Amino acid sequence: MHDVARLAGVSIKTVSRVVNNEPRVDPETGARVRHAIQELGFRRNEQARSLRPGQASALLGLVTGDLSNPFYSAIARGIEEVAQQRGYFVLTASSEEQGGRERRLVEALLQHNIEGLLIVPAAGDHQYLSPELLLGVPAVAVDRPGHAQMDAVLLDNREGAMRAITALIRSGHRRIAMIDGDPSVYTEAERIAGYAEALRQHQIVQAPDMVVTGHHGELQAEAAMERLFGLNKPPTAVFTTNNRIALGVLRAMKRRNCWLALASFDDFELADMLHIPVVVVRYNALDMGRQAAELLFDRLEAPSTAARTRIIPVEVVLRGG
Amino acid sequence: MHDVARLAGVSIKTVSRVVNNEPRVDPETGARVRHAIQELGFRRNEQARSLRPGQASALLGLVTGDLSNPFYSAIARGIEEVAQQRGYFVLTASSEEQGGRERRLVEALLQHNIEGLLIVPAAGDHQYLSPELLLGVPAVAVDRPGHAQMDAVLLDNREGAMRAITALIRSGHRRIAMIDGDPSVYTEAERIAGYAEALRQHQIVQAPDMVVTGHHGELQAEAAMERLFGLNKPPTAVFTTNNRIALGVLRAMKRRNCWLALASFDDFELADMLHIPVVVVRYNALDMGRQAAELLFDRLEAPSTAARTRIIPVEVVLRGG
DNA sequence: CTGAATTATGACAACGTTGTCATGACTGTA
DNA sequence: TACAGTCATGACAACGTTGTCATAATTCAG
Repeated sequence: MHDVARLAGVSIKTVSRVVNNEPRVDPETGARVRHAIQELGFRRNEQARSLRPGQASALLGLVTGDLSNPFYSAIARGIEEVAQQRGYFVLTASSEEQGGRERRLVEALLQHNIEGLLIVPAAGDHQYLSPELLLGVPAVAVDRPGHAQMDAVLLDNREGAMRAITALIRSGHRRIAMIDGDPSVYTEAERIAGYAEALRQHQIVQAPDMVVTGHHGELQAEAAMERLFGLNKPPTAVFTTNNRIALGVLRAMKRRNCWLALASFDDFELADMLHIPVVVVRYNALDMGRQAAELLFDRLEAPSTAARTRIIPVEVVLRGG
Repeated sequence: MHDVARLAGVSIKTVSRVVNNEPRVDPETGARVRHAIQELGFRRNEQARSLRPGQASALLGLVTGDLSNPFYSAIARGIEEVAQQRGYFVLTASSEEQGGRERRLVEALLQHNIEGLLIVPAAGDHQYLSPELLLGVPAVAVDRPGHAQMDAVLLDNREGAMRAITALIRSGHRRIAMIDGDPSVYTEAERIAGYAEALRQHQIVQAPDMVVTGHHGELQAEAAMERLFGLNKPPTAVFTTNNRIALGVLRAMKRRNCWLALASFDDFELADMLHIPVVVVRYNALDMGRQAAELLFDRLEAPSTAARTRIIPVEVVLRGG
């Protein structure tokens, strides 16, 4: 800026005025300055700009579990889309679902002067996300609630699971097994509750061996399915609480060439290519990101309104068959 | 920092020394300062810090086509992983494959003082990525070459396509069709060339109607496959240049219940659940991101060495069947 | 005990911006 | 002609850091 000022023969303040399109600038001076800017390839330093008090940094922070997971990356994309529209950039970071790492990342993001934080909270305590500790930086929880005073965008997990199970029951299934992931994760717990609730509503007493819990990966899910096959009275249908588990289950079915009906939270590609009935709970993750970003921008404009929670609707669809 | 200094009864410079673990600080003073930092919840402002000359901003910029595409998000994750290890954050932005938008994003990223740029160049001219216009900010092209003096990380597209086609030929196929995407995209062009080269090497004269070109989405690919089915002498196998097209093709096969052998660049989930032979060209996109980030950090350390290109190997695997 | 080296600390400028205020040159009105 | 009002511009401080240099207190060698 200094160089531009010298080349145009004006003060840096005048250059600043031109850059910011402030009124009170002589057209001829303005042209001279713009020419100098072109000449030198000058670009305003946003970092220095946002150092001044009251100047926005135009940065948001995003912490997800793992950006390479398509669910998270869809959310990230939705957020980025809204942010970009408003001239904001997003600083992305992956917590790898570890509370400690998550917290360190949030700290570091705050040091970079982010105006707002979007976070998919890992399992664990999130009191540190209180307004005081965030130094007034507003935060929005995505997919899982953060803590009470925080805005949040959540899926209708329980309802989705209930509707999926109900669909299986309507097709005549009574022995419906469930293989779930880590029940300490909010979404898993909700989906598990939805499964139980649906059975209760239809007066189906679930045998305890129909539920295999705490299976994180695809391989573990495959093993769990094997166990179900080994039962005296195996199930006629399986509910999986997420698509990783569904894939493991499908693999087990393929190996035995023994196909049961499947219901799964999360859609997955090629589900419609299968020749068994596949009931799928699907939702718009991209939109989830968008809504989260919109909540955040709302809050930037009106910092002290009450915390809001938005529920993203889910849809139950029959694929395959 | 000012407040911390006052509370601890020292100058801001001493606080700065404590924060940066500089030697020359009395242990007792240090303790007092650290206590004050705790008390006030002080966090150093990275933005102000990197304003000083010679101080790194610890920011990288990343421009991809669309973060919600699993290929790009895997790359992003790989980059982020390496960046995080070194205490860097990544500013992510999606160009939506539009040259104009891409350029504006790069400009904006530069204004945010990024130390380095990673970019998946959209189709079009990339002379603007020259070192001069980037003001000395080093850049690495990922997946597609940027311009001559730029570091790049690329897939072995041609070789992968050739090996996939060769596998089909070895299983006895002679009438091998190809459905490709946008040939103006570097990767597509390379894969198309690989297809042609493999046929030539085996002295197979390709009938012109065996190639259907310029099909972007899944739906268009489905239509293209329909066309192939309608030929007098339809193919016995199909090569698709990316997995979106492969999905469209599978859908067309399912509709007609007429299954041909398939070879596809890009792996896809559930490929092994299909009952037809599926030859897949796969690679490690995560690692591609990692390598790109490593090239970038190398260059940050040694700015003026010659541009390097790394080729990520691909693997041809038989899935399904 | 003296002079030099070492140690702990602070004052100040600078990084690249922008807000505040001051200044001087015009313009318009009576 | 005089006076207020408008307009174009610049000087300067401040944002939160850190590098440079200065300074005073302490330690050490001879």
